[in-house]
Amino acid sequence: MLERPSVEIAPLLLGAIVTSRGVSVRLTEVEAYLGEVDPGSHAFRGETRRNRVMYGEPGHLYTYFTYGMHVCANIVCSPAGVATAVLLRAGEVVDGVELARARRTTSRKDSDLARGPARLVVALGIVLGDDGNDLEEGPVRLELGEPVASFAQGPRTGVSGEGGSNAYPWRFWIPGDPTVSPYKASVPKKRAGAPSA
DNA sequence: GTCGAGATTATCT
DNA sequence: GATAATCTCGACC
Repeated sequence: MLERPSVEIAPLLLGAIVTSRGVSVRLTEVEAYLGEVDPGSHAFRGETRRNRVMYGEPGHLYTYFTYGMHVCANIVCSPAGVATAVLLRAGEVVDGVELARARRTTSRKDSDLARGPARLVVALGIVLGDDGNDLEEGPVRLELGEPVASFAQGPRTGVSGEGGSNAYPWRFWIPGDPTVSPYKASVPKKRAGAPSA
């Protein structure tokens, strides 16, 4: 099922249900990463300790720590040995809303509970230790529902390598859904100097 | 609503 | 030592 490139899997994950530790989320926004040929992917520069899971079997969870304070979750695609994955960017909490709300004290609206990769992870109670878990047996489970009628597609956001890595329109979302990240597409200057001029 | 800047630490070179 | 697939807070419209 998931043994295909993430660009093909990504739109199929829209509308799927992810359940973890008492909270269920319906995915509304995802992003595809094609390890080897994708400069924006962690796997672009080869296999490392962090992206090791991406090279493993599909249907597993790939979590990573980023920006020193946030955790993001991916679903590993493609057969073992091929490092592609789908980043879970946003979703709608369909079950365990109160629990999710308790975890996300900074959000005061339901639609913000899982809007954003790190937020989604927090709402679901996913931790770094869930890295590599089987999505059929582990604490985090994926349930593919009926495919969405339609989806939108566009450039990714927040990916490093402004010049080329965000040129790939591998971001998918459900049009009109309030839980889709409204984040600015413009890349900030960052504090760790990356002057292109 | 949009725009701008800071925070904070595992991982990588 | 530098980087990073982000979030939150503040200011402005």
